[in-house]
Amino acid sequence: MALEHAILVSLAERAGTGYDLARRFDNSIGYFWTATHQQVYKVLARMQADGWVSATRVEQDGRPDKKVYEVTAAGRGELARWIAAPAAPEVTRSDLAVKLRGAADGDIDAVLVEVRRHRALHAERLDVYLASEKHEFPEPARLRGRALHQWLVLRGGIGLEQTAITWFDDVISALDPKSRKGTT
Amino acid sequence: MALEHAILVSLAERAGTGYDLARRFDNSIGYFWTATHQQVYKVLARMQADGWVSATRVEQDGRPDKKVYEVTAAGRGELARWIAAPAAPEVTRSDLAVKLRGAADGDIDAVLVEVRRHRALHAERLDVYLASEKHEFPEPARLRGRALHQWLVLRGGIGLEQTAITWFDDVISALDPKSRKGTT
DNA sequence: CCTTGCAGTGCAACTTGTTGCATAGGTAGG
DNA sequence: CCTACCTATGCAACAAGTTGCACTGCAAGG
Repeated sequence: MALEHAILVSLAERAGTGYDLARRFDNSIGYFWTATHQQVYKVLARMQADGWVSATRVEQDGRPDKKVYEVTAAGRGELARWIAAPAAPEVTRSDLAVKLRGAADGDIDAVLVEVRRHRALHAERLDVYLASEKHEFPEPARLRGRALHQWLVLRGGIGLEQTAITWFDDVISALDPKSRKGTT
Repeated sequence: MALEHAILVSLAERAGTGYDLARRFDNSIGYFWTATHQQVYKVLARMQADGWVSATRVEQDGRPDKKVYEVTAAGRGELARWIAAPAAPEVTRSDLAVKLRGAADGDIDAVLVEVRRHRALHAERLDVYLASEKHEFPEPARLRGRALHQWLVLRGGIGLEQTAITWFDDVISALDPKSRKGTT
């Protein structure tokens, strides 16, 4: 499992509250790992019990109290252990692929609508990634350390989105009779 | 959820037992959806209760009895409904990306070992896909119907593996001092 | 003034998926 | 002969993730 470790990585980059973490899982680190706030709070409690993180209660005026978490020495040890431990490659689960294959003797138009919708969603996400790259890493050649690692991960996400979009376009031009007319 | 629907797709292509399905999830359909046999049996039981599939008990000599499942009309209806229903894009969860980002101020060599290992695994899988393409779809231009859909899905898998391998190589050449010497 | 949204933490119930175990006869190899 | 693997089905316990709900108080917009 890795939500624990994703949290360790995020907290190691910067200490924060459960709320902060939940928001980070909607952005940066959320590009390649997702979690809801409920999940984050649950896991944080377990991690604190295991001694991987420690919490400091901070009072605020006009806002509810918050608990700022930071990684302990034990947490850093666990993170290093986990990084070095061999992990099984992640399993691919694409419902769109299942749909595509299942539509072979069904409603092809319906599946094309879905494919187009996903194409748009992925194009949007690609734009976000590219904008983020331009903004945060304007000079990739000079990157070192943490920024280099973050940029490499972002590059991976960009590659994945581009591949997905290319595939969607292939599927559309192979299945849409309108597209086929042009090519045949 | 989609294991149910992946099973419907697989059974619609050909009727089979829980055991058969479990093996298919190690191959063909397993390239983009995975399931263990326990999971398959559990879900099949529920699907039968819901009337999506029907089972016929078949006695065999020298082998245990088996239950051959096939998709009912209700199952086909459900499949069509699900294919047309909009679904959220799948969430990307890459522990390797988490590890890479987490290794920024840790043991970079350890993470490189992991990256190389995954590169080898993905290269292996790509070979399997390419061999499967050569064997099952020697003339892609002529494909139609079910075979065309299967080929499109396989092309998607090939694209993903190639992208992954390219990314691994980028990461290695960015982080491995040996590779860097050559480029700098 | 009233509603909506943000900041902040959390519980409870449920669904999915994983891991380990059980059973049972046949077949192939050392 | 014994071990190991294949066919075939399934239960039980657990881990992980999702969905829905609850409570507080401030700020901003209509």
